[in-house]
Amino acid sequence: MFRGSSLWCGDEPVKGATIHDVARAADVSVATVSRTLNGLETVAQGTRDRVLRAAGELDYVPHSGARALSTRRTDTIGVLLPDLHGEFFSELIRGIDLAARARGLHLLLSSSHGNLAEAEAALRSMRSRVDSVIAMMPNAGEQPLASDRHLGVPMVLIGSNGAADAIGSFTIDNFAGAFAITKHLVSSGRSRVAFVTGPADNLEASERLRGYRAAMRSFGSTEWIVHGDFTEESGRRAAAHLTHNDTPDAIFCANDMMAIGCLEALREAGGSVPDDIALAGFDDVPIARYVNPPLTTAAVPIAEIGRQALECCADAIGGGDAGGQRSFQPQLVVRASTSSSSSLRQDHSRPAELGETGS
Amino acid sequence: MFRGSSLWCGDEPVKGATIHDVARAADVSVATVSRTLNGLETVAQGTRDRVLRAAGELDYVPHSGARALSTRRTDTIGVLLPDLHGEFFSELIRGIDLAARARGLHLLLSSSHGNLAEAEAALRSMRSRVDSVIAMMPNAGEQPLASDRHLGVPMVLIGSNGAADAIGSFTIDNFAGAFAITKHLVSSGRSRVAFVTGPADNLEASERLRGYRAAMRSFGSTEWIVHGDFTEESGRRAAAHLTHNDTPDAIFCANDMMAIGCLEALREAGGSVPDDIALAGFDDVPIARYVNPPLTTAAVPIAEIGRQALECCADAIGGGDAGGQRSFQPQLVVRASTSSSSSLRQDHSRPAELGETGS
DNA sequence: TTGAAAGCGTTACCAC
DNA sequence: GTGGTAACGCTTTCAA
Repeated sequence: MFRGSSLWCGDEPVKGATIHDVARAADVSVATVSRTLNGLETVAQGTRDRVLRAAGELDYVPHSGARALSTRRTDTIGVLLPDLHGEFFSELIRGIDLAARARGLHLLLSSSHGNLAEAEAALRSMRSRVDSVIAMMPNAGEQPLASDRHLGVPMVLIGSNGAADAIGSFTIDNFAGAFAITKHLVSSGRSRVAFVTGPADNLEASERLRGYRAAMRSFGSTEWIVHGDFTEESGRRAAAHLTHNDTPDAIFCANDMMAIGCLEALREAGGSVPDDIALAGFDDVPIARYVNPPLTTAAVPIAEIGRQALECCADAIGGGDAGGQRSFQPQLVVRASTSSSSSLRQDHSRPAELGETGS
Repeated sequence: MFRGSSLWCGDEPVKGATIHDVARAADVSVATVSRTLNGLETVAQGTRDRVLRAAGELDYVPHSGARALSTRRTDTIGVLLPDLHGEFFSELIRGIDLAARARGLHLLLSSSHGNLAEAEAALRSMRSRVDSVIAMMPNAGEQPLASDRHLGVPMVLIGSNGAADAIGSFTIDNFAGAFAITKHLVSSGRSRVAFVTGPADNLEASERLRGYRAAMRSFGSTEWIVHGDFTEESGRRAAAHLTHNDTPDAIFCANDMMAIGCLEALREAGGSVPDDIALAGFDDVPIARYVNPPLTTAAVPIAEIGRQALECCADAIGGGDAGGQRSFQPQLVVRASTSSSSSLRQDHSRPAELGETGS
C-alpha cells in the first residue's frame, strides 16, 4: 500500500525523504520516528539515536502540509500590509521578522495596495496557510473583515482603531504626536502654523489632523489646513500653494515624505528653512535625518510595534489570551528644520520624550 | 467514517468549511466539487452552479496543506535575503511582490542576517513549504548550498555569481558600474580618486573594487584604497581617514550609505562637496537624491530584478526552463555631488546610459 | 517502549 | 458527467 518515495542517491535530484524512508532506514515504525522527532513521550535511547541518525543521513524534513493537516497548525504568521514599498513598511517587517525567527515562525507576506477587495481576498487565501495574521489596513470603513469569525484565524491589527473582534491591536497615538509637534512649533515662536493633511479616509492621518487642531485651539491660534495624500509630490504641491498666497511661518506635514516634498519645493522657491519657515513631519523615517536641514518629526517605534504584534500573534496561537489594545507614544524629535540655532552635530539625536496631551 | 467538520452557524467561530461540507450542501460528490472549483473537465452547468453557490455560502477555502499533499505544489515562493532592513531590500521585495501577486503566488519571507548557517536552516525549513526559492547570499563561500539537489526545489540566485546548479541567476554588472563612475570622476577633471571598499567577503563589493581598479589603471591614475564595510559609519570613518592625511579630490564609495556617511563627515570637517571633493556612491537608493548635495551614483533596477527573479521562479515550477544568467547594467546617475555647475533642479534625473566597458 | 491504523482535506484515477 | 476511493505524509489514539 505504501509507495516508496523516489530517493535517488546518485547525482540525480533527491526528492525529499519521507518519514517512511526514515522509519525503514532506522528499522522502526513511522510512529516512533514521529515521536522521536517531536520530542514526545519516552523513546528508548538506542531507538532515538537510530532514528536521529537515519533522519540526519537522509536529510529528512517533515512535509509541512501533511503536518498541518494533522495538527491544524502551520507555524506561519500571515502579514498583510497596504504596501511593501518604503521605509515605514521595511522597518515594520524587520521588527516582525526579528520576533518571528526568534520563535521559529515563518512569515507569509502579502500586500493589498490599499485596496479593500484585494485585502479581503488575500486574507481569505491565507486562511489555511497561517495560524494567525498581522494586518494593517489604515483606511476607514475597512473594519468589516477585521474579524476572527470571517477570517478563521486570530488576527492582530496595526494602526487601525481596534476594530471588530481582532485579538489585539497596536496603534500609534497620532493625536498626541501631532499635538506635541504643533506645541513645539508654537512655543518656539511660530504663530502661523499650516498643516498638510494625509488622505481623507486614512485613520492615522485624521488623528494627526485632530491633534493639530486641538493644539491650535488650545493655544488660541488659527487653523490653516491644506490637503495632501502622504506622497512627496503632494507635499511639493502644498508648499507651492502655501507660498503663493499668504505665507505661514511654519508647516507641519502629516508625514515625513510630504515634509520632504515641501522642503524641496521651498528650497527651489528660494525660501529658507527654518529661518523663514519652520518645517516638521511625522514618522521619523530614516531619510528624515539625512535631508538638509534634518527634519523635525514625531518618531514612532515602528520595528518595536512589529515585534510586539508578532509576539501577540504567537501568544494567541499558543492559546494565551495576550491580546489587548496597546497604544504607542511617538517621541518628538527636534532637528534643524525647526530650530535655527542648531549646531551642526545634532542631526542624529532622538531626544525629548513626548509631553502629555490628554486623549 | 467521515467526521463532519464543526461548522457552527450561530455567533460562534466558524472553523473553515471543508470540501465535504460543500459536497453535502450541493448534493454532489467531493470529486465533483474539486473538479468544479479547479475548472477541470466538463461539469454540467446546473451542477456547477449548485457547487459554486454552496461554496460561496459556506465561504469555502480549500485547505492548502491538503492540496499541497496531493498536488505537490504550494503556490508559494520562498524568499531568502541577508536582511530585511533598508531601502535596497525593500525595493527588491516590492518587485518580487508585484510579480507574485500578478501570478497569484504567495511569498514566504525569511532573512539570514548574513549568517550562512541560518541561511541553510531557513532554506531547509522552506523545502516543503515552497515550490521555488529566490535567494540572495552575497558572501563568498556560500555556494555549497546553492543547489537544487540540497534544497529540493528550484532556486534562483540574486547577486551571487551564478553559483552551483541554481536554475537562474540575476546579477548586477558591478564591474561596469564602478568603471563608469570612476571614468566619470576622472573625466570631469579629478585626478586623485580614492575608493572606499565594501566588506572583504562580499562579492558585489569586490567586483566594484575591481571596476575601480581597472578604470584607474586604464586612465593611468594611481589607486587609492580605503576599507569600509557598507555601513554609513564606515563611510564616516573613511572620510576622516582620508582628510587626515593627503586629501583626494574625489571619493568613490562602494555603496550609497557609505557615501552618505562620508558626506556628513566631510561637511562636519568643513570640506565642500563637490568643490573640494567630488563624491559618488553605488546603488541609487532613494535617499541618494535627498541628501545635500544629491549623490552621484550607479543606479541598479532593484525592483525590476526582483520581478524578473520571480518570473523565473514561476516559469521554473511551471516546468519551463526559463533559467539563465542575466546581468543588469547599472546606469550612471550624475547629480550635484560630482558636478559643481549643476542647476538646482537636476536632482531627480536618471540620465546617462552606462558606457561600454568590457568585463 | 513500540506498532498498527484511523484520520486530516485534497486530488486524481477508474468505473459507471 | 458523476461518484467511489486510493493515495499524499504526518500525528495520534489504541493495543500490545
